Amino acid sequence: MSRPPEPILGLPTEPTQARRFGKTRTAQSSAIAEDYAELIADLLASVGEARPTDIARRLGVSHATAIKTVARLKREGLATSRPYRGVFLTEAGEALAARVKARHRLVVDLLRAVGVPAEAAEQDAEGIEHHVSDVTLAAFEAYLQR
Amino acid sequence: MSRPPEPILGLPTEPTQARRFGKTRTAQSSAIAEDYAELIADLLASVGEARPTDIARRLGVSHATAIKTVARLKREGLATSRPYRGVFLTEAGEALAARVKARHRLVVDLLRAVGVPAEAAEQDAEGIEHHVSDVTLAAFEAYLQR
DNA sequence: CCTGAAATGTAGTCGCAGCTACACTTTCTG
DNA sequence: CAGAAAGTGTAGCTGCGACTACATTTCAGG
Repeated sequence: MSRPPEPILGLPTEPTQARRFGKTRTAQSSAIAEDYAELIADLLASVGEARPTDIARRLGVSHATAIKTVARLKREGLATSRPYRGVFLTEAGEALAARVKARHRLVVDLLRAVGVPAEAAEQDAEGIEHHVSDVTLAAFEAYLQR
Repeated sequence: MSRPPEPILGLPTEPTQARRFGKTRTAQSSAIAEDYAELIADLLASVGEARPTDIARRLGVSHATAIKTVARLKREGLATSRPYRGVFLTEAGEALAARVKARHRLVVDLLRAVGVPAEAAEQDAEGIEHHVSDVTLAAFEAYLQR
């Protein structure tokens, strides 16, 4: 966000196969927000409420970490919660969760389609999904409907 | 690494479609190490030396950040460097770079094969590659040789 | 061979995701 | 309905990646 343009040019006269890294770094925090939104939506749908402890368990972190991250989501307008009552999603949060869920499915389906075992597909999709651009997502969709 | 087992069980009596997140989080730091190793190898191969400033430019970060991260790589036995001389890779570092490079190619090829435009494929692969397990990688390879 | 620009290194700050430890509600149960 | 167990929240610490600002070293031209 705060990192300005800075062309990122390759070495001047050298024919380096410049690959643009760049994003990836700041992407991490939004990846976590996505995971939380998705999980909270899941919990709300399946259990009717999303408690910090459940979130923590499912993500494999301490409950304190879960609570702090939920606080960040609240700050960012994605979630709401009141002390000792569960966590809920704002409209923005729900929208995010829906997008993430759809993307997740698509990524898993694509992986399966190219022969990745179910177990690995589910597992890897968790990490991969956060880095799939809209263009790539569209290509996945087209491929699956070939 | 320091996070112990902690079974990560789903809710006891609830039929939640438990998806294992878990790793992902600590994975981030090794993803960065991978990027650096790969880039340093690239620079060494194409320009003959890897200077902090070049690394920083290519990654889109400040030179201070690059230097600090290189320090971490040194701590982890992946790189070496002496003040004002460039950065080099240890054997472990080279091995890592080679693995990463190969994996990157495979991911890009797979993406292209399912119809992702070249530009997007290169770009997304950068983020995706760090989350592709060996099993998935093997599946990609098999698919490409269909 | 000397000097100034460019590169390199160092210090100190911030935000965030983790953790443990402790304090405080809620809720369950005897 | 009181006490214990479970859940929730707060405080304080760490590591890491990112930054800016400042200090130092190299090295190329004059």
